[in-house]
Amino acid sequence: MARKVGRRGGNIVTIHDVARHVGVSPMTVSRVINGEKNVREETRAKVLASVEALNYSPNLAARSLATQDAARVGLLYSNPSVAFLSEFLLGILGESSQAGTQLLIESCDGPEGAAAALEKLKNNGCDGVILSPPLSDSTRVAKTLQDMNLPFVGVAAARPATDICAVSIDDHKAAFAMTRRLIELGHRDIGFIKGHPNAYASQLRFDGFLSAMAKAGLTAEPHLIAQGYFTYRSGFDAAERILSHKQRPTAIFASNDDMAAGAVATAHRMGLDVPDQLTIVGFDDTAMASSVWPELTTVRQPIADMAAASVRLLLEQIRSRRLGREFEPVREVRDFALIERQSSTFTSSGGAISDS
Amino acid sequence: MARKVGRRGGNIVTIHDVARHVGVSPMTVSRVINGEKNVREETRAKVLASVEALNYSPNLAARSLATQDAARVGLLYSNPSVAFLSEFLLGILGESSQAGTQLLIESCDGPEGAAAALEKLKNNGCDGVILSPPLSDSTRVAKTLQDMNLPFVGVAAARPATDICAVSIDDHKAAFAMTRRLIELGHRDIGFIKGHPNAYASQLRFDGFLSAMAKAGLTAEPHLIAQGYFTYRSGFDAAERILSHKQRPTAIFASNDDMAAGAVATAHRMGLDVPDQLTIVGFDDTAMASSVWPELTTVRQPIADMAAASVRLLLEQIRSRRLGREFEPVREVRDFALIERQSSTFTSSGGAISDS
DNA sequence: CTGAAAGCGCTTACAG
DNA sequence: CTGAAAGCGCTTACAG
Repeated sequence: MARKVGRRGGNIVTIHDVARHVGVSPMTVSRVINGEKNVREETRAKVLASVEALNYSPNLAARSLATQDAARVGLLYSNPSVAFLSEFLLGILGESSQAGTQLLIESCDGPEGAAAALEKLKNNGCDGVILSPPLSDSTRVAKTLQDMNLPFVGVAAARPATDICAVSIDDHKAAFAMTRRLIELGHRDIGFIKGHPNAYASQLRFDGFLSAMAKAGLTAEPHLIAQGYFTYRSGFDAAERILSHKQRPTAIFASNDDMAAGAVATAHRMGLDVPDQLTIVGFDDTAMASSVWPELTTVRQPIADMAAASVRLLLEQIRSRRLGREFEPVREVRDFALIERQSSTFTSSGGAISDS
Repeated sequence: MARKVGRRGGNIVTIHDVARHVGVSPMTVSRVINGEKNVREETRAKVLASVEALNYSPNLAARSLATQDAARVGLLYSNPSVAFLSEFLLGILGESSQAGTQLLIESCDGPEGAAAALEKLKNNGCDGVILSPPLSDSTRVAKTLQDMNLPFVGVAAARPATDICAVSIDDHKAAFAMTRRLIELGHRDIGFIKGHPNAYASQLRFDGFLSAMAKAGLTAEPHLIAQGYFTYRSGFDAAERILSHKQRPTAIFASNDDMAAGAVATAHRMGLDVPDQLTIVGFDDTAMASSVWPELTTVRQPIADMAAASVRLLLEQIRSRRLGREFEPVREVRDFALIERQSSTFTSSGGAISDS
């Protein structure tokens, strides 16, 4: 095998080794690797075969040094919801390691503390920033970044701002779909636990619920709707209020998994079986959803996917800027998924059983 | 400001800019940046001032290209316990972005599927691998890596293998400390929920519990000990068995947080208040511990810290190998912490109240 | 204590 | 369709 011993003694296959092996210039190998057109098909095949044979993989450091697009991407997160974070990081890592992008992470305490963290990222040479929720939804943070003249992309931003890049799901549509599913399962009296009022997604989810109910000709009873704050405890309390009324619902839709888990605890405490006597569903599909028993039926956001997309978007944005081009803000909307687990079932209670 | 416009039009401050600004050679700047000795104190100060003034930060791509130690580090994980994973990734990222290390991630289904994933990592040019649990505890995976001649470091490996690098806490000592704390709180009848039998940590935690009980002159009653499998449900069931006996314990120590949360659910279902009538503590301090209500008293592993340490260890190992040097396997043991939250309190039940 | 030269592995820009 | 030259920003190895 054509191998070279680096100054320090490591063994690395370089583009020159491949070139020599095939009998072409390094330039041609480079072209093949980067999928450029102007290469004869035959040559391309030979190069590809050599790459395979020598187990060559390009040195990303050298490439980014040469292309000058060694983008440094900053990640800013706050309220480390670990469940979200790990998927988020996985997505970011997968994409950026492939692109040879350097990553810098910073955390802050909500939108208020963001400015200092962003300053730090910029001083460390970041070319752009990726924002996790709830930062991605903050107009204040967006403003700060615009003032700093730093490109950025928000992940899972619920609030639709037209002038910034974001990757999200349609929270309204997702809540609508989950509610419709409950109705399909025969539920008519459905309780709802709202999310924290300061999150825009809370509103969208509630609206989605309301729309689906209305569309099915059902009324969302005020006493079956309770305010929550995205915490387990708030779900626990909210469920207690909802279930304390004489006319109990057959299902409760909580705006996130932690609250749904809290609601399950309340049900158990009241001696209600989930899902036989009460269906409970959540939103987000965090670790909580599948650690609790029964496991939660919920809505899943493809977070890793969204995070990966955000890296691509940001990189494009940085590249455009370097080339002095305009960059049109893009808003990508990804598909959510309904995950049916053990906390939901057909209603078996009296009253109107579904036949729709 | 001395700025240079790259071929592509980006603005970057280089080592040459700093050199020119100070009036020395780039070489001297390089020396200062890398903290080398042979630089006059005065020169050093001037360079540092310039670095600050020009907001210079070295181009990691160029550096790793020049030093030839552009290590590619592979991360292998399985059973994505998201709670663990996010902290783990955060630690890895923080350390490796600072070192300019390239990261590749791969996942697999337990030790059985590891070989294929490792092969893939190696083919992608990884110089070494970091293993998350339970992979870090698998002799099989260790064997595979040794056969592949790839350096690696295991994170949170419970099994003490002398010939491999690992960063862990002392599970035995941690369980001992938690048990002692319960005894300090006046508990005498303490139940224990064991972890999955196939995890070595389960055994260490149980042993730690037993040691502490014995040392305090207390007996670990067989009917107060139940087998669990690290799942919420298994904790739920185990607690039910433990609490079904006439002589109830005043505290239950579960070998992880998910099981502790399950035990809390059982207690609630049986109408027992936590912690007033029953103290329940966990282990790991995952997201579950602080999402559940009451929040769980538990043992915390400094996972991000351990992960960062594993990157450093691996990098050292890779470097030694490149220099043709021997590398002594290192086993780092980090400190755990007892996190006291709302699920534990002094015992108020009859019987022996502590005065120790 | 400091510097001039060469090289890391790749790509851009220019020729042919 | 292919290649020779120069350069990306930094460091190593050698001189002084």
